[in-house]
Amino acid sequence: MAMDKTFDAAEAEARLYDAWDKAGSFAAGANAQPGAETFSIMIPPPNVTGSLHMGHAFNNTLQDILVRWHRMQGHDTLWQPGQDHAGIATQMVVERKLAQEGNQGRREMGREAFLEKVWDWKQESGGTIINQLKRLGASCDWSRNAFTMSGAPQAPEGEDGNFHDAVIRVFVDLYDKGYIYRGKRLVNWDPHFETAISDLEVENVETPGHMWHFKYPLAGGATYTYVEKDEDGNVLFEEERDYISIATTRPETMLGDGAVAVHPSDERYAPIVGQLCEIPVGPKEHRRLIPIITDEYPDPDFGSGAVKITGAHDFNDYAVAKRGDIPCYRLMDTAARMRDDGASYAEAAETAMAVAKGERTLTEAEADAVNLVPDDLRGLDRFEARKAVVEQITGEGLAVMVPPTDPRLGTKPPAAPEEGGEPRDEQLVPLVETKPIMQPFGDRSKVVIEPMLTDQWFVDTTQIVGPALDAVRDGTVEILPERDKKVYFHWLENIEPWCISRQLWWGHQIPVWYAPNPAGGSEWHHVCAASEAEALKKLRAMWGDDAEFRVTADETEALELFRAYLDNWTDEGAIRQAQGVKAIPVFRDPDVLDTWFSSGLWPIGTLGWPEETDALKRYFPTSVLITGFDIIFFWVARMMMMQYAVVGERPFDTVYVHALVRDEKGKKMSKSLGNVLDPLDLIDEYGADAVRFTLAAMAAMGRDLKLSKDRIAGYRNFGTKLWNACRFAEMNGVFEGHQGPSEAPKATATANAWIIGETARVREEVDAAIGAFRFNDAANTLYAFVWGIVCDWYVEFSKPLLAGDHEAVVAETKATTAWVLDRCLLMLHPFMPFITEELWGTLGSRDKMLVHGDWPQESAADLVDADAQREMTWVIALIEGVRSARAQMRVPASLKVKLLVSGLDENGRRAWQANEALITRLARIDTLEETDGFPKGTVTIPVGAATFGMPLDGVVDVAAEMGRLEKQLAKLQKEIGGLDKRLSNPKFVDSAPEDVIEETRGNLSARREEEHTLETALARLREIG
RNA sequence: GGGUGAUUAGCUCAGUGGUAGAGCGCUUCGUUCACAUCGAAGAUGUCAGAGGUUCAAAUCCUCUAUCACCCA
Repeated sequence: MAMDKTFDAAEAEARLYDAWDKAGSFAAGANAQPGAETFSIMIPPPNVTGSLHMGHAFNNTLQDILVRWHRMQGHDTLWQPGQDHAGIATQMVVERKLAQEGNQGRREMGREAFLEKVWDWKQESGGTIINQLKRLGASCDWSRNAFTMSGAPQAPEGEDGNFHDAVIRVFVDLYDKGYIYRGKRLVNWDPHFETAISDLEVENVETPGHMWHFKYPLAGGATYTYVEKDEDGNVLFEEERDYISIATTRPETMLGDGAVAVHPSDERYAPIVGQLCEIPVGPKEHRRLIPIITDEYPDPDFGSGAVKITGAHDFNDYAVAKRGDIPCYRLMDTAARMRDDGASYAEAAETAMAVAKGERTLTEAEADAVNLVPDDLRGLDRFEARKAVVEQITGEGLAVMVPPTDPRLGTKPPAAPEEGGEPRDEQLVPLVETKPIMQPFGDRSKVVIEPMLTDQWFVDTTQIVGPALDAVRDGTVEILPERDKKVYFHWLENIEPWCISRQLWWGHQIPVWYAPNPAGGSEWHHVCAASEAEALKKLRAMWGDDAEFRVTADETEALELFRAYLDNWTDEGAIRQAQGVKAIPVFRDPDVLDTWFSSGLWPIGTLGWPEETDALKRYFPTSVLITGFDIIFFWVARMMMMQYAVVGERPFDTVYVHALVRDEKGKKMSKSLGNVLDPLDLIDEYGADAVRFTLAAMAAMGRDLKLSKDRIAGYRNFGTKLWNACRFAEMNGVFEGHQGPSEAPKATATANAWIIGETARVREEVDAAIGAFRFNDAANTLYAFVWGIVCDWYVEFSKPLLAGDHEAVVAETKATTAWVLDRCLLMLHPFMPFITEELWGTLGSRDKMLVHGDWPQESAADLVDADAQREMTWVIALIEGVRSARAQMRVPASLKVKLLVSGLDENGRRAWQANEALITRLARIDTLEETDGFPKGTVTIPVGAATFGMPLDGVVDVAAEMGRLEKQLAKLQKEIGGLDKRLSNPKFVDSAPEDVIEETRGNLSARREEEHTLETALARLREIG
């Protein structure tokens, strides 16, 4: 049956994928030769609720190329797929869905019911991304599909697995080793989701904002002389002040100020350092005083040079507060509303005053209990509170005032009276600068992140970062491209503690239980254990064997229980077991772990750790990790730290970091810009092979790729080209009885010998390129070979050979064509799996599918025939020369011309004789005749030593021909000039390597020969002209 | 402010010291039986600018300009 003219991707892709899948072609170790080396890749787990975007398509195409390449080489190959549970994103999706469906909210339905809903959603939507990856052709071992929440306590049937156990075990292990601790620290707080998030989940965006300037009056009406000097010490400005001027973008946080800081070198404020000043907001009668301190942090050249220190709501201030032992007063609740809890403002302010005066100190917990929000602002949203604070301060006259013409106001000053404007009102206005400020936004919630002092769990990364750094430094782990090493080092060398607790429900609940401390104290005592039973065992060890515990749902319930029994307790400096049998309240930490904590265990967790599985032994450490640059910190660095901390081994040998897929204008694809190209739409339109090939061809290391549909269409056409070359072969019976793969045929025809050598050379290039992760080089080499060499030349050469009467030549040409096309299919398969598999199955009868085809091994050294190569180069030059001359002289394409030649040397003569049929066919030549001199009106074509001529019997336009030749000559002479200059430079001859000099000499003499031919031809034309 | 990178044909980009390249687009011609998702031929460059190193620089170094990204 005749083949169609094009490949029907829409019809074939699902069918082919299904065939691979059914045959178990992607299973770990499929097609492995006995004793083969292993090759393993862990997929960067996509979010379970996610769908395939262009970045995934790119990332997974590259992985699939490597995996298919290794599998075809007979290596023991594993591509491990899976998804992560994406705590915050998934919880967000499910909450939104519940709201849309008019269900109860998360809090109303409670934790357990909510988690059930999340699992429902996971089971409903979790397969989406898998099916999308399959459409891309990803050859993952789906039977091993992993999930970072598998085996969790609430997991429904079919979601069993080791991951939960692994995560919990690692937490306990790291805790026991002292790498995990609980602490009250300033963290990024997302007020929408009401959880801590990582600094990596914060996007800093420049946003229009304001900078307010306020006066903090000195305590007790003190004054000082404020002096400003220029660089040379000349006094510019001097006045008596009873305040210090502070600039802030966040006036609402003034309520929690613990100090005002100036740089130690700042002479302007030296007289008042150590004094107290007043926060200019809050009820007058309880206005708080705070000290003026020195710290390196304030920049004397920025603003007034004085900075207010609000340790509980700013990261820089927090550092200053820690250094200067300044109390941190939290002002907001978990939704970033101004606090409405605790004692009255009057009481709180009094406490704070005592601290400022050094009369008392506060523990962290005590400081946290102090609510310094004035009663009238309590419960307000932080942005409303800001407005109110500004109004109050300005109303009281404590804003810094400037004339309305002050350029810092950013408004166009009104025209001066002398310029015809209204008479100037001399009234001053508050100094409020309008300027862009960097604001942190949650990357999921898109709300402004609030730095917040809260109790969280941290990994003490400084303790585990060492091996992760060493491994890359000493080359144990390779990161490509090179410069991403710098990014990696920079981040790890300045590593911050990793906040791993999240105030979410969807995730691995932290395996820590709290109970009263038998030794007394106001804080809960905690134990870390892999299970509740073990936790209770540990508690029992402290409380005694007869202790009875009651596990409560949460801290509130535990407190109630505790209080109810307090009366029965005796406190003799320590809390003691109550008289009679009373249960001791125990509750589990409600928080869950950062998703990246579990993703950090991906390499070992997916292989069954903590079990010593066969897969773990075979495939760990993994071979390659392919990932985007945007998660070097999130994931790569953490996997490195965690694998070393947990199993003391590198997670992978090589990390290949790829760049971003952008739209064709170079813009980052984003939903809000509407420039997103959906890979599935593209696959529908052009086929998966075209999309994959495009991505591979554009994957120059470390460069962003700008994707345009034209490019994809181009590679779709490439597939069609390949298809039709095969169709041609099929029509000519090339594949009749063909079984391939086979040894390279023994070729007698030069064209056959030549293409066999070219194929071997390309195979080496492709292998070298893929081996070095130069996917674009591999793709482009194949493109140029298949289209530019096989289709453009070899297929054309083969036509006269196949049509000839010489049976042996016909048979040899068929065998060669089949062999070459087989190799095209084999080498293209990792890039274009579908069309190549379809062709493979259509042509010849095969004993196995192409997915398990034997990757070619031929070497150029064995198969390149230098004589054949030289001869075919000569033939191609002749054909191109004739075609070019014909086109420029406007010889009709259909006209067969007579060709003359002079100066044909032995090689040329042999080349002509051996290839006459194909030359005359491709150049449309009637006959060749040797001659000593060309007649008038002959167009000249130099090829090697020979000069060919096309007699056009006077039709030739002498001027046009002269123009054509002169242009060629000019180009040639430019080259000759350059070569000659180099060779006549004695320094070049002395210092350049021998082979370079040889090559240059060879080039020069060849050019000179050609120059001579052209000059002769021109001279002849001049005679006519 | 700190860091990283980019600047090569109309567009998108390869090109790690030795004759400047590809794809797309453009121009002209062509439906001869693999392919019009095609074929043939052609035009197009101060390799951002200025210095330097070298026999030799798009390539290495320095500075400048512009742009992008990451981190504050």
